[in-house]
Amino acid sequence: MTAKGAGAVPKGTTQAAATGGGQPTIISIAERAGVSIASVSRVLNGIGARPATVDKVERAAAELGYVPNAVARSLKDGRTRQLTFAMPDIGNPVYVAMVRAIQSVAKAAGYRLLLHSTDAVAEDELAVLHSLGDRTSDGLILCPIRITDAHVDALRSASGPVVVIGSLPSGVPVDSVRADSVEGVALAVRHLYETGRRRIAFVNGPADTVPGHKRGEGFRKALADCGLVYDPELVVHTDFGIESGAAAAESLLDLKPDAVFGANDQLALGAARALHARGLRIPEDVAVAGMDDSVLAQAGWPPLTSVDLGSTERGRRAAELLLQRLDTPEAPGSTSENPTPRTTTAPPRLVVRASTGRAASDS
Amino acid sequence: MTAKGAGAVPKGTTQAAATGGGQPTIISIAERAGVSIASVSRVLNGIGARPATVDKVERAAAELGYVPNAVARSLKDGRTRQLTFAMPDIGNPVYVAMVRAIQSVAKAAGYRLLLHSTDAVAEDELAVLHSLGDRTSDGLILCPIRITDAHVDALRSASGPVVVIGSLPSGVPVDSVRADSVEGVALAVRHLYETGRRRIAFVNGPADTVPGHKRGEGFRKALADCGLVYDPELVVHTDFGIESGAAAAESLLDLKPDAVFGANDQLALGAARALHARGLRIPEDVAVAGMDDSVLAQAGWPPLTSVDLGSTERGRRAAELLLQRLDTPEAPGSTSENPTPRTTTAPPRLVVRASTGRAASDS
DNA sequence: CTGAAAGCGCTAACAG
DNA sequence: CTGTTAGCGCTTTCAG
Repeated sequence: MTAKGAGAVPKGTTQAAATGGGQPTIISIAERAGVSIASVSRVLNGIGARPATVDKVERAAAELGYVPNAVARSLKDGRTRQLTFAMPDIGNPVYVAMVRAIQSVAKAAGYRLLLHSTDAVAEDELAVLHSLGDRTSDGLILCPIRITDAHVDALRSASGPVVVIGSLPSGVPVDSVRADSVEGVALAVRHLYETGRRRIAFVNGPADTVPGHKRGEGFRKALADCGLVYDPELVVHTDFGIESGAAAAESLLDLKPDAVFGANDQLALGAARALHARGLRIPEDVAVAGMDDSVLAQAGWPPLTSVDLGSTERGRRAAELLLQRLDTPEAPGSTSENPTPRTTTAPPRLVVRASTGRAASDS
Repeated sequence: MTAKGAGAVPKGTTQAAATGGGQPTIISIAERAGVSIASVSRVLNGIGARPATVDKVERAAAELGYVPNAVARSLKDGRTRQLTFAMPDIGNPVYVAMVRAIQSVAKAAGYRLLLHSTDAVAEDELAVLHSLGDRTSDGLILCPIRITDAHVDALRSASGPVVVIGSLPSGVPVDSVRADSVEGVALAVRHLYETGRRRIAFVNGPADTVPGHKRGEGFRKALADCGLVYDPELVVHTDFGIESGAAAAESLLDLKPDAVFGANDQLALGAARALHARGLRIPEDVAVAGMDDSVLAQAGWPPLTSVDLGSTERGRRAAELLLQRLDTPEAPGSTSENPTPRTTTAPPRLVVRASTGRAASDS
């Protein structure tokens, strides 16, 4: 209220804006340096000015402890230099890996990272997508676990650049980075087969999620490739989580599998716990393998063989794709439509550890 | 460029701003609805208006798919509804727990969360502190692992509300939430003592970090309280991390401890690995306990006894403290100085699991 | 080289 | 109830 019309006050009073309660602005600096705000802006942005002016401005800015107001700048040039990453659960090491990778790329490019934990709630994901329109961030990396029609619609009409980590139905004009679950599963199954396992149980995640579905499909295929028969009894669907894995494995053990494969490390670890509890030895009696190769894989004993589906890599690529979109002003085509979507697939990698050594009967 | 002076154009052309390439604004809506931007603003903010007007505006807004520009709003009312959380390493489960808690509180209060991984680099922490001045977020939760004089200075002159998770030297006018490491360590040591352990080895983190120091101090004190002598040989400092823990424990095993206590779960897990590798049984031969009670504690075998230092609780409280500061316009005292800092301490909690069962010789 | 002035999108007086 | 207008802080023509 006091600082009214301060912009026009040429008196070097260092008072109005400087004391006006808030942060110093270019106005405070202009007053203090006795120049116009335009000059201040120029100096601060390294645009030509007379040495004397530069000096006065820089001195004033330093004395005042000036920090440019990012919000004002954003309003002016329409970009916030913020990226949003929305994933189901920050408690899952897989997403943590993505966050790390994304944060790292973003930081290097001068972007901040806004985090959203959606708890895999579709509504939340849609809300995030919708809120892209509020211009709070320049782009979004979305990692949905289920993809509904509503997602596709929202993706179609997104009001800003989006990159999806996950498998999108074809035809959706959005960049995406996917994992090769099928090949990943095959890697593990083949490895188990080659180390002498023939009765491989599979503890899978929820069947109605994209990853759950793909992994199940991959498992079937992989068994066939190895010439093993698919026994539905040896496959269980459950929630991701150690407890769930333990419970599920518990029920499978009566079927005397010689290997348990978990659709992620938590599940595998749960299975390992069930085995330990029954006094079964890993890997002598039963081999155990997981997926994701998260920190958890090395936490247990024996260390867990696991398939790295490239979370870090996917995060990195997603961030890079997004940044590319941001740097490319606009497709020459229609109004921000027709982005000619790009898709990459991160290759899986098998990390063999002690949990899948040879079977006792095999040695 | 085309949309120049659009604000003054009263013609209901629905053209200028609506087609101007970008997102719809209140101007587009005003044009389409044939009312003034002020009316649009009022309707959109639920302030009184004639039903007919309300209707026209809402219809126009819906048709245009209008989403308010958060940046513009921020510039206007000086708040972004964003919070920043800066911690050393998002890869550490402890910080993940904090992120979760903070995100949850923030979300409930309508705030977004901005994440910064500082890699425990002091410069980065200071930069974050300094960047508070750019008004990108309304407040900061900082979790430094070391606290230098520079930190204290920066904290003193912070240009916005800050809450520190960690132990601050007294006299720094900043809210903080701390863990009670000393009592936490005591909980574990006492438990080990009570279950028959007498030669307790301690794998600690870096001595020059606040947590490392406090835990070391706590360990000494706890031993004394149990009437055990402090044997410097049984204490090792190393980096946090499973590998480090394994290596460190390795070197301690020759000293025949009957328990190994890790300053965090990773360290304890590393120790467990070393024990397994030597064929020692947990807990029959050697008990193992860790700290933080992270997800890792339940990942291994046997499940790890661990002291929960309340990461989640600390995150929650920090967020709440920060939000309180934000809701409280200003201390009646001087210009945002003298915030009469508040400090809370989260109580530690011992979680007993199988890794610290009774010793074989004791049964 | 420098100053005046026009906005970026929105809210909040202040007049009608 | 509604329209006009003045900014929030900054960048950027456009004239000097």
